[in-house]
Amino acid sequence: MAYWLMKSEPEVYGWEDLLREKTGIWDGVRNYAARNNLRAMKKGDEALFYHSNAGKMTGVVGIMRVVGEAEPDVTFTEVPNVWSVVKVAPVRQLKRLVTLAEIKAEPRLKEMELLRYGRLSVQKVLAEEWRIVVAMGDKKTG
DNA sequence: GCCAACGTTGGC
DNA sequence: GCCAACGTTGGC
Repeated sequence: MAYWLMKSEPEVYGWEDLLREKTGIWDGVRNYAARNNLRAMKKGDEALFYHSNAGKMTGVVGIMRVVGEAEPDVTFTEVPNVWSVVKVAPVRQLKRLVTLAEIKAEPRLKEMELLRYGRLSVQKVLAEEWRIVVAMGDKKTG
């Protein structure tokens, strides 16, 4: 099973929206590197839901699962349609937000794509990085 | 709102 | 194929 991190601006589509919908279509990706990651996702993979562009609230809020593999993005209407979506469902919310500032401050996370290639909206996360971020989010403090 | 770090487009 | 100009993302 692989791990991922997927960004969305909460004002556009946030964790709360995914909770309400139960199953979300991750559409609107318009970057080839991000799209290739979408296409590499398999059912059962897990992804961190990251709120981007959210001021102090920027960071990882929850865990979701890939429940449907890549399909054409119908929000793109040109031919050929080169963009893809996946289906995701919430697994659980972390006990608290893991902010970008904390991730930056954690030496074991300094190789994360989130820090190395900040603008990529769909990223791969190593199992080790996953474990660390989730542990941070499940601790009440620190 | 600014701007760095990209990615994309198009002239040549 | 190169690269300048432009557009976008997203942190601050």
